[in-house]
Amino acid sequence: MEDPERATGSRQQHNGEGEQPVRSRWAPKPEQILILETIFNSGMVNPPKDETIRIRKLLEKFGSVADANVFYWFQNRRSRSRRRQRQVQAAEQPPPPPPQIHYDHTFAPAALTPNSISYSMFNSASSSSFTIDADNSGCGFGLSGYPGLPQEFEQNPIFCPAEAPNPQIQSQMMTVLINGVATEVGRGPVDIKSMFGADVVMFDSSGLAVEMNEYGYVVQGLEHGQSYFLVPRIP
Amino acid sequence: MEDPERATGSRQQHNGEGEQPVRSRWAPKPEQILILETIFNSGMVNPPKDETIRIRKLLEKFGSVADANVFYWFQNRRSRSRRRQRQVQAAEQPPPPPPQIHYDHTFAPAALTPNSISYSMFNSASSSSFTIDADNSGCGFGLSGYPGLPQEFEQNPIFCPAEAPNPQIQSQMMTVLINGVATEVGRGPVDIKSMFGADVVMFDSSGLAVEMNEYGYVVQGLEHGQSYFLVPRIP
DNA sequence: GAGATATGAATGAACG
DNA sequence: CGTTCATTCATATCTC
Repeated sequence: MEDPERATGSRQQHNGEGEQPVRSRWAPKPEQILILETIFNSGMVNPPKDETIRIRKLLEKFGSVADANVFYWFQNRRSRSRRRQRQVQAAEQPPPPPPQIHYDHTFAPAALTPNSISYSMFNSASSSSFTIDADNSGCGFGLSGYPGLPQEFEQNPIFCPAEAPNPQIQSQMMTVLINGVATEVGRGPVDIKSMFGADVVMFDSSGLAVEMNEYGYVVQGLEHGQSYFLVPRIP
Repeated sequence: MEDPERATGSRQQHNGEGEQPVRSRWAPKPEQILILETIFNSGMVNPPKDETIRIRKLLEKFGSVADANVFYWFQNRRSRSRRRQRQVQAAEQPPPPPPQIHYDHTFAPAALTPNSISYSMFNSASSSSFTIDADNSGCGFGLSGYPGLPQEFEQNPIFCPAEAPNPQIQSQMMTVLINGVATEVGRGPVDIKSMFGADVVMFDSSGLAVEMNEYGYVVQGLEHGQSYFLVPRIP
């Protein structure tokens, strides 16, 4: 239950008041790290922005992630890789140890080791793009793939999150955004009162108050996928 | 244009061995940040050189700082603010792609802290720069200083900007719906915190949290005629 | 549960 | 101005 859809992290908060905005930060899934490492090791250490977007879309198959997260990841990866290299380089002069491969702690699947990969096509904005409604078809990632990327990530249906994971629940429940938070509610009349108390008013995204009867039920039900807002009733 | 005369800090110093524990770069104090943010939010996003010097002198009351630091601060602030805006806009502009359901099961925006975010990416250019255009002299802000700046900072006539403020925040007003209530707000950065307190989160009608910086300013301003929703922050 | 570490996020200082 | 780098802050994870 964590997923900064906006890559927000707060640094210093010199808050005058006692507030604590602490927000969880993005925690990349193992599959996502695998993908990122693979791309990085394939030679694309500094993807241009259009490429960043594509990468983000790829990663999103495994959990939501923002462009900013991808950007930060590559920036940090580059920076720390450079730094480590510098440190290793400076820490020794006399003994030229064998060209250490320097596996990265996090992920070093043998299958990933980028040998004999001609990376060249990348830095040249090859994006044929995805503009049109990101991969409409079941699961084809809009992109042709990166060298070294396991085949599984390309099209294996396993990694294609089904749009309707639970058909059974599907028919009775729906998802709406309430104050920006995805919320499962049943179809039909919704008992706002018992969910949120009596002292709230609900608006739809147009700013119109949602009608409730005296029992706190939304009369006509809500609409799947829509945004609603609950605000305290002004007495 | 103006090149800072070397503040403290060098780009590339591979400190091989003898790490020097000296602080290499300027670390603005909270009070200094407050001043800078206030000036920036007041519309002076690109102070000319002489104004930069005055700002520096103001800041020096709270710690040593060079003109270059001020210059860099505004340059970065401007750059990142614009980039942020671009990013937000790009994410909201293509609104009507096919009614693809696309409900993210991993959805939990957590309308939490709207602290400032920023990252380098996405160019685009153009964007009418806030270039100076002298016109209203006498402190068009109505005060002898920048709006929102605490009294203690307002002792100099410094805060009589010699240049016109950001056209965006010109004394024009616009109307938005807040929780269904028509509300007049100024164009440009809106100080939500002082209007409604610090413990609220604002959403636009799409359910996205409106970004505010740590001072409670809506970064990119609101849009005339749109509906917004203020809800209590969930601690 | 205090230190050590890894790493996401932010930002000052440049570079091109 | 957009982009990049180096540094720093902040938090999650691990260890003893």
